[in-house]
Amino acid sequence: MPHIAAPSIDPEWKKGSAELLILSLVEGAPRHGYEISKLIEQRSQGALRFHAASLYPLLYRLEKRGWIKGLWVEKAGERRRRFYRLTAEGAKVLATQRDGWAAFVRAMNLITGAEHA
Amino acid sequence: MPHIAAPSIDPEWKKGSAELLILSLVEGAPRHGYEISKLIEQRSQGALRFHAASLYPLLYRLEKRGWIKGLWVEKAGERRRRFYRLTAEGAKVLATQRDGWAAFVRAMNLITGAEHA
DNA sequence: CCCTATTATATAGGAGTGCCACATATCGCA
DNA sequence: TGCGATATGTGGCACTCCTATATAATAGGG
Repeated sequence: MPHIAAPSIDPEWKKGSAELLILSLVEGAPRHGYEISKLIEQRSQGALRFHAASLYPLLYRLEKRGWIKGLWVEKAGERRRRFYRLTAEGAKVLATQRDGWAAFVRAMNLITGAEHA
Repeated sequence: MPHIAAPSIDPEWKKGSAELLILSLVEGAPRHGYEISKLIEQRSQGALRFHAASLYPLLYRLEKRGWIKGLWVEKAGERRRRFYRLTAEGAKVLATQRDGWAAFVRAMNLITGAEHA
């Protein structure tokens, strides 16, 4: 069984991407930080990964901006978890960011896609 | 004629993208800094733009790493221009970065594309 | 019963990249 | 003479993510 090396993703490309990822993940259901971290890793098939030290401060920033809303949930005999859901304003921001991301990828492809002409 | 607002591209998304853009642009022909700056703007149809203060330091970094090689060209009665061409090592890095970029975009799409399932 | 892994959140300090402001210098046009 | 476009260069700042470290509860192995 041949070993195919996964293309390495430049850490700098991730700058700013966490915001869009988190907003996308809390869109469908309320989720807590650790869950978001694991979902990013799983759904990207290991290609993308954010450390806890990056995620939690970002969650506070997004909440401070009013894009997500956190709620502490404590169940007996369990560590407390903070579930975040997307706010109405967050939904608008998410739509805008999705458009912006698509535009960015298009622009990058126009230039890097090939030395056409 | 209706005015269509261009989707705004988050400044943070650009972090690290300049490297791949420059390597792509000097792939086909030797180019100088100002030309690269204009090409990025034109080929992306105005969506992407890098300031001189970002480009020149980056060109020095890329040259220092041996990925591009600069050459001063002075023509009588003209401001001197430094043309950069891609080195053999730079070509390898470019191929790697293109793969990495594609992987990154795929990963982002898997997560942000839709709250599937 | 201790040790470790996993789940779960939190913070201080540092690295890297692009931006703003500013500076220099030539050419063409009015 | 003034202005815009061409062309390169630098200091300091802002922002995001990472490393390292800390706390804390639960489950499982030895």
